[in-house]
Formats: sequence, structure tokens, C-alpha cells
Amino acid sequence: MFKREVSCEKCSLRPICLASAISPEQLDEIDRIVRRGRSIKRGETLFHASTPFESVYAVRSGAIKTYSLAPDGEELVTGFYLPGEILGLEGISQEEHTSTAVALETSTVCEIPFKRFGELAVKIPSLQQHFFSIMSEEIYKDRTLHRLLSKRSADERVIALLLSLSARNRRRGLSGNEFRLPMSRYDIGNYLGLAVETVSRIFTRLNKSELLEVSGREIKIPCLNTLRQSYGNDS
Amino acid sequence: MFKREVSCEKCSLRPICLASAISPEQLDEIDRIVRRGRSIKRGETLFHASTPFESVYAVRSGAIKTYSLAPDGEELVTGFYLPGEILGLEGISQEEHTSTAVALETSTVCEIPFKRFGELAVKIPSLQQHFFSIMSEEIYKDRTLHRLLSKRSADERVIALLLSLSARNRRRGLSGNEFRLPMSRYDIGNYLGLAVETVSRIFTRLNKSELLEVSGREIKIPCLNTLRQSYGNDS
DNA sequence: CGGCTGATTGATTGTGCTCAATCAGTGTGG
DNA sequence: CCACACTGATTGAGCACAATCAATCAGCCG
Repeated sequence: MFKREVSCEKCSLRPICLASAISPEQLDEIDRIVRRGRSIKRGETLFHASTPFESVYAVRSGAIKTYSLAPDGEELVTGFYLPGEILGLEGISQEEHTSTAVALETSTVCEIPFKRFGELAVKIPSLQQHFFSIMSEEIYKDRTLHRLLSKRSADERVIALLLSLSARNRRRGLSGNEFRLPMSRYDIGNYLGLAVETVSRIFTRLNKSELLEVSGREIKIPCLNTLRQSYGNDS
Repeated sequence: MFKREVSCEKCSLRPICLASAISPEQLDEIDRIVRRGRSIKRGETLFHASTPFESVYAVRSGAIKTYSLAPDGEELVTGFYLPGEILGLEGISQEEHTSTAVALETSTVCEIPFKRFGELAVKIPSLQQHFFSIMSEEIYKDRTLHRLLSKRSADERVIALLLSLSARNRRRGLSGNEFRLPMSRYDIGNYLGLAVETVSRIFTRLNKSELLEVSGREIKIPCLNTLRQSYGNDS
């Protein structure tokens, strides 16, 4: 029961993934090093913290979360990764994975062996440049999260996450107004520095307002602009 | 009154800066593209947010802070950069600087024009690899900050910053037990998501305890291990 | 001296956490 | 098939940590 493996060239996610901005003749050089079609069931682990860093991964379908554990075992959800997004970048400098990645739902990923990728990137300057850009983007997003955690109220944090997920859905050609959250309330709270109860209360409050329709993990945003405007004012 | 310009080859910071792990014959290739010895006085700007991204910078002496402004003008201090550290990385993906960098004290920096750097990195694989590593390190540090802001108390945040500054001083061969804070209470609070008053109170409390001797910006840590242990318990 | 900025200290308030109970949904086993 | 257990989500009550508001203080410079 193997999943049909789709080359980068034919992959619908190419425009937003690693292989964007690469000329056709160089595409199959990438295609040769990428290991495709690995499938992970909900709850299964893609890589573990403290194991040797060998590869970064691109999400092909599904959703992945990464988390790290403090010495005392306290969990911190460090990111959610959707199709077309790259994870594992923070392991490069430490030469081992510094977070653990688990599937939030049944997912498939493409593995990019990092040593071979580096060898290819020196041959394809635009690929190197694009990878610099992907890493820079991750840093940039971290700055946004920094602001969210430092300056924004609990309501604003939740709304910002919803808007982010919405935008990322739209980027992949899906609805930005209606989607299903791949992660639990616990994960949301942990990621945003909030207690689960707080997240839950915010969802019920938003549901009572006109801003959002929430039912479990199903989200419906009647008007994106209204929601955007509510961010920064009171809920 | 020009400052003596020191090549990467002869720079005392080389082991911890961009040019570490580069072979001697390749060193002067880097030396040729780096623009050295730019001096910035306290309060002056190195680069502005929303200006075209051209270069990243290495701190040669002094200290730099970066900050970004929300649409409403609210400031967020996003980082402190000490000698040997690279700043400006988060601008690569946006093709413009997304933060503003100002000198906290009189500083000198080395400018690394990024286009030329990329051209060099494809010729020197170990340089490419090292730059991947530097960017990854930045992401990794952002994860640490994420945990700090999400999970740690005000006291722990301040202690963590002090320990970080201490470690970075030691890395450059300076004292990790006695140093001067280059940034104001305001900057510390802003960076750590705390009010100035809270930071001030924590310093006075730490001063009364045996953990720290604080006098204005002068810091003395009698015992690093004791301070490390206090992190995670009560203050 | 007076004015300014940065730091400190005090008093009060409020947001979001903790503790606790309940509920809904799902799967398990007798 | 239903009782039970288990997990995830929700709701409530009370509290605590850090923010806010406000005043004072120290150092510096014109």
C-alpha cells in the first residue's frame, strides 16, 4: 500500500515549497535527493530531540507539530507545520534535533538529506539563496511570535493564530474562511503561552460574538476583515 | 581619526564570528568583500526597518540592539548583539530590513554585502555550511526565548538574560562574573515582555539576596552556579 | 539652579492561572 | 448493549503575579 510518490516537478505545492524558483533542468537534481512519500500516522514521531540531525523535512500533506522538553519535562510546542512548509531547521547548528516532531493527523512528508542538499546548493546558487530566504523567514516569524507573546493579550494571540492558519490555508488554494484546526486546545495554549482554560474561554467568547463560529475544531470566519480589525481592539 | 581596520584573518573575534572554520587561503576572499571599521555612536542607527536589505553586519566592538515597530508605533526590542555576533538576518526573506538597529554604546561593525557573500558561499562550501549554522543558531535561540516568554516567571526571565550575557562575555574571553549592562532597564523589560518597574524591582530584590550585586548597570555575580540553580526555583 | 532622562519604590488593579467540577465524545470490556 | 473509563473541552470560583498609575529619586547637562 504505497502512496503515489509525486516528484517536486509535478508537486502542486512546488510554488510554495523548497523547489520554487528553481529552473526545470535543475529540478530533477533536487528530485534525486529528496526522499518522498513517508507517511506518519496521527501521534507518530517524525524525529526526536537529541537524535543526530541528518535531514530537514517538507510537509506534503497533513500537519506536524514540533515541541521541546525542558530538563524537568515541561513541554513547549514550538511550531505547527502545514503542507509546503519546512521543519527541522533549528537542528542544523546543534548537529542534533533540538525538538521532536509529531503528526497531528495522518501526514506525508518529504525528507531532504541535509548534507546532500548543501552539496546541491553550492551548485545551484538560486537554491542556496532560496534556502537562506526560508531560514530568514523562520527568524522573521519568530519575531512576530515574540511580539505576540510580549505585547498581546490572550484574545489577540488566539486571533493571530487563527489569522495565520487562515492565510496559510489560502496560500495553498484552500478556504481561508472555513477550516479544521489540526491541533488541540492544549497545543494552542502551550504554543501561545496560555492555559488551556483560557483558550477554551476565548473560543466560547468569540463564538458568542459575531466574529467566529467555533464548534470543536471546526472554525468558520464569517468576515476576515472584521476579524483582522478586532485584533488590536478589544475582542 | 580612523580606527585601525583589522582583517578577519587577524581579528581576535574570528573564532566566534563569520570567518571561523574557514581555511587561511579562503580567508582573504572574505576579507575582500567585508567592509570594515564603520563606527556608530551611542544612539545612532546602523540600518532602518523598511529600507532595502543589502547586507548583514557583524559586531566588532560595542553593543547593538534591534527593534521593530508595530503599525501603532509600539516598540519591540528583538535582540541584543555583542562583538562576534551577526545581525540583520531576518531581512533576507523580505528583501528589506524588518527591524531597526541602533548602537547601545559606541560600536564598530563589519558590513557583509549579502549578494557578494552569497556568491562567495557557493564557492566555499564550508562557508555556506557555517552560515546555515549561524542562521539555525538564531532560530534555536528564538525557541529558547519562546520558552522564556511562555513559561518562565519575571524573575527567571531576568536571570536568564543575565546568564546569557555572562556566557557570551566569557565566550569572548571576558569575565562572566562582572560586567556592565549595555542596555537600559527599559530595553530589558521590553525584550523580556515585562514592565520597566518589574525589572527594576527584580534587580533590587536580587541585590538584597546573595545572588547578585547590582549597581545601576554594573553587574557582579558572586557565584554563577548558585545563580544558575536559582533559575527554576524561587528567586 | 532647573530641566531632563532613567531608575526606583509604593499602592492598586486586573488579566490570566490554578484548582476543581462537569460535560461530551470515544473506545473498551463484561 | 450498556456501564465504565479515559481523554479533551468547557465552565466556575478564587487568587497571584505582574501591569498600571503615581510619586520620588539620582545623575547629568545646559
